[in-house]
Amino acid sequence: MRLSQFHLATVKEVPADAEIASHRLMLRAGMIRRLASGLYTWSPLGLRVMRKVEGIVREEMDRAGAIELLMPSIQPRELWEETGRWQKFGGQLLKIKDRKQQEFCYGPTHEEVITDFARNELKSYKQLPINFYQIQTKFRDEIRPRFGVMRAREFLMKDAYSFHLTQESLAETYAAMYQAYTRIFTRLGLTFRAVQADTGAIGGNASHEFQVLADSGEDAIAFSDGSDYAANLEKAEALVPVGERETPTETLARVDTPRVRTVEDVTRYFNVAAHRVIKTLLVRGHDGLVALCLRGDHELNEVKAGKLAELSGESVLASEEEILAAIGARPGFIGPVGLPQNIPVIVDRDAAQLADFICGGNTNDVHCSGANWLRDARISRIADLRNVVEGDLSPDGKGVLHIARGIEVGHVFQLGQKYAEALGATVIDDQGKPQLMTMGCYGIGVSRIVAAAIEQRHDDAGIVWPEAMAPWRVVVCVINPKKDPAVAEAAEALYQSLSQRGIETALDDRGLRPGGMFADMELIGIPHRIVVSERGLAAGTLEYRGRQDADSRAITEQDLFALLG
RNA sequence: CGGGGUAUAGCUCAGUCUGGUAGAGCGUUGCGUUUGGGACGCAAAAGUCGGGGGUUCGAAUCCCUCUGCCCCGACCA
Repeated sequence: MRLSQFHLATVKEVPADAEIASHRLMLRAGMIRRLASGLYTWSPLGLRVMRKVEGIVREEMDRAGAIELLMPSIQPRELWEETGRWQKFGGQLLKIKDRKQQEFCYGPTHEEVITDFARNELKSYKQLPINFYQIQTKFRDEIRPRFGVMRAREFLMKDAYSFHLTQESLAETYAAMYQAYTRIFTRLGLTFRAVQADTGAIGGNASHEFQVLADSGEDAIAFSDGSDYAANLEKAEALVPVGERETPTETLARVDTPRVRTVEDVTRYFNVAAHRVIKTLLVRGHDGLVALCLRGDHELNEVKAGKLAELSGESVLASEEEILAAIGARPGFIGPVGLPQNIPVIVDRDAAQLADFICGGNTNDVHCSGANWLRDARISRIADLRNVVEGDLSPDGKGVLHIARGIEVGHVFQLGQKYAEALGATVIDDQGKPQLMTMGCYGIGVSRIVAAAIEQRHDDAGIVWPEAMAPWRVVVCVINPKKDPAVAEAAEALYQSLSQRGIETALDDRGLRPGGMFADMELIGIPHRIVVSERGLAAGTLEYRGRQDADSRAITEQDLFALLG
């Protein structure tokens, strides 16, 4: 590509509210332009990169036996009514009407459409298993779009849906998709981890997220240093602590603690560590309030809490009014000692080990010290309620957990029969009987990968693309071609011979001064740079510099071809 | 949904408190000089100051209202 014939649109300034590196760099490099909140135009440069990602995804999906199709982005309400998700999906579902007032939504995902397709197309078990995929624009009306295309409302996604007669068949395709994803992210040159994920309300047997590791990631993941265990923080189990509960040595006392509300306040007031404090959260259960007790230095894991039998699927904190009405004290002064009998007290595994702890006194401005389980406070049940922390033992018994941040770029999921059941998707089995199909679904955030890669790979000068994602692998920069026609000719000849070898090459023939040209090429992250100048021509060599090299070096044309393979 | 901020030239922003003919940098256009790390000079084009209403002799500036956008929060007591 001759850059004089392309549309490169780098800019020096970027809005103050572009917070993370990938967002800033994508704007500066001119890869994207914002149209409205969460909506972006992909410029020719940005699109080249996204197409690279798409290409690798497509190749690996095809290799893994999936078949590409394309479904509409707009979907009819009736189909979503069949699965109950027209209501359940919530505010993320963008609903629209046509001129006849018929209702539609812009597809945030395609389970309904593909299952409808499958129930019409698939009649016999002999057609199974089958795995359909598409690369399609989706729209989710995010509460708060941010970080550019990282969390945009409209985004490009590869989604695949597999259909099976048996769970075993599903497990096979699931494993194949897991392998395909591993190949995809490896080929893309990203540092990633496949982590166990919570299967959520849908149930199902297995789910893994593929997380690109980056400090700016919105997800927390836990991984072991002694095995390949890795899980989303929501999912990672906090093991039962070793050893017995300590023996009480103190007597229970009520202490006046005016305005001491938070755990931090309590540690300061009593001069104790946070892990000697019990914090008590009141949540709404099936049947009135439920108390959840945790150590002061631990955080509630809402997914784990939501699964408690006493709760109805999700953990919703009681309001201050509810708490006042039930306990007679404000939040901040709630504790397990002397709670009304009708409130179940569910205690975290670690919290249950404590002795002589401090907790709220269930009276405003009062805390209890020297409190002990059983002697002073009921335990209805002990459960894993907390998020794991750095240094916890790995749930598989090997090694210690570390916490890292990640960007979710892929998700594989064994769906089961939920959608097949709702939409009546059956095939005739070898006994001639209709059987519900079992499904899997597998997503990859194509546009998000572009941002995630930049997040992981950039420096002060700009983007550092992995070779597989770069808009061009090499750029030929021409210095002062007008002064000496031989320079222009040499650059043109090199550009031609690189292109003929199938190496994607950009020729920077825009006529910029060297400084501006170099800065642009570094900003847009081209992995290899060749400078053709009067100087080099005289010496009979080319000047090569890799994107992350400190200096350039002389190289012959033959060595260059060898280097670029 | 709650709180806060913001809206001025193509872009990034000053100017608003204290009302008096609209500003800068970058970019763009023309001419000239330059040409190995974002050059310089001269000239030029470019803004219904987010929309509507009000106060005033006079509003980017004060008041009301609507809208867009951004940030924080939506439970960890």
